[in-house]
Amino acid sequence: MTSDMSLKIVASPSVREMTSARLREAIAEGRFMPGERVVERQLCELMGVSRTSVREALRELETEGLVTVVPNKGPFISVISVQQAESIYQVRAVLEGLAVRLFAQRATDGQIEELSHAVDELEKVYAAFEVKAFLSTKARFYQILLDGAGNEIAGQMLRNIHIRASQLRATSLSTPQRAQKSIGEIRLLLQAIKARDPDAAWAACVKHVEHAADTALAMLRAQEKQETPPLRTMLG
Amino acid sequence: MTSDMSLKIVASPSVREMTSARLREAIAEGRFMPGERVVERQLCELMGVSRTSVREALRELETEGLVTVVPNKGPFISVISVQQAESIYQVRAVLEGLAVRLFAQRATDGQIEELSHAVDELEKVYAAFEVKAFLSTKARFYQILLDGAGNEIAGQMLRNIHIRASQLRATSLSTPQRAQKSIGEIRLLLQAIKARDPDAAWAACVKHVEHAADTALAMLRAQEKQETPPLRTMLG
DNA sequence: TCTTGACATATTGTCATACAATAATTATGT
DNA sequence: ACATAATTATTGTATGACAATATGTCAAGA
Repeated sequence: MTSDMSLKIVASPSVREMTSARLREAIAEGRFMPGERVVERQLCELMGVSRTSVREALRELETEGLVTVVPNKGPFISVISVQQAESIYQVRAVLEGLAVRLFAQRATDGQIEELSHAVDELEKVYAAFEVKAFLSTKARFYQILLDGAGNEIAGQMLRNIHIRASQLRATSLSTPQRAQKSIGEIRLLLQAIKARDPDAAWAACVKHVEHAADTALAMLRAQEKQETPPLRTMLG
Repeated sequence: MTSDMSLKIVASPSVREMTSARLREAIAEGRFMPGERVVERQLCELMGVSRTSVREALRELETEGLVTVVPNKGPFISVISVQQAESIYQVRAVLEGLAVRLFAQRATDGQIEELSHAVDELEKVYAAFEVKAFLSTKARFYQILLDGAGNEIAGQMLRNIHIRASQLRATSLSTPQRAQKSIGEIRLLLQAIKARDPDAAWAACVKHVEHAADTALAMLRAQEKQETPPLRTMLG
């Protein structure tokens, strides 16, 4: 059981928080296409909030890099170039490596147990292709990992990185055979953590991310070749 | 010379951009104390802009972690706990390590030359204690480094990390004897870069950050001991 | 047919204003 | 001195306005 017996009163989320949260979700799930234009008024009607709130929410997403605002043209869903995708995976490797290393050192036995369960669940949803269930389970896995790592800053940055990676996966659909290997790698990582071996955990994590990067980048590159017809052909 | 012969028209920065930029500066320079309350209307008058713009700027800073917004109370300058400071330096180590590794691999000879000059200048301003000059020179150094590394995502995150570290240094003033060692370590790093040795550069960088962390954290801990009188004494 | 310019429309960026909800402060009664 | 009520300050959100900029249309001219 996750301990949930705190008495803390949680303030109901503000309109703006809900707005930015839902937009974030929508982008992660690929419900907006990269490069798609976003018109403020339309979002207002769509979500039933004022332009004030929408704009503030968009500012958050802009800072997070999920949205790109072109001066006097407004917000667009950020498109991730191959080079940026490479960068994202590089950053993810070092940050996630740090996180698992810390987790292996600091996490309580209970947290390790929780993580283990999360991996089991992850394996289940990995097979059944359902974007929403997949994302929420993965979020739970990382929640536990980042909590146990106890590095708030890295956690925040990783959450951002994961959303961007989700977006990538959502648009360039991921391959089922990759899923198999992926779970295997995660189990390896889990093993190192259970053995309280930070270095091994780190190595397993970095390898895992690198593999994920390889397949994702390969697909992206193949995709880009097709999608972007050489400029020359358009000029005559 | 930095090539500057592009014909690109740069749009003049918007009101909001200027607002957030100036606030960011002010926080980095320590002109707001951590924990200090920030009242929106006052900022409006202070900067001569509307509340709309101020709030959007504050949203950016909040997402960057420089400002913490308490529901229904409004924005405060974030206070950095010792634990958060540790986290910041851990993250800085891995991200900066990544950056210098990439720089050693990818940077052009010209960029290495530029970086070398930047280090020279850094040495000059290190001696003369002037917050503003120091920060701008350091910013230039990192600008070159991050440009040459060619990882946009890491660059963005590091810029954020550096601002927070600056804030730390600005409040808990840094020691002059540390400055000496610091420059030495940076020269070592530079040497490894010139030798195009990514691993050595990485090692030098990580060591440098760890040393900086050690002194900063030591001061922070000492400071915290004094500043926070045990709660017991206030209750009788 | 292609360019140019004029005009019409849509959208953004910014401001001003309003007001309920909440928090902080002060005054008041016991 | 302490609890309670009244007052004030500030936030969170919505609305309306409008100049500046970008986009789209269309007719005139080369």
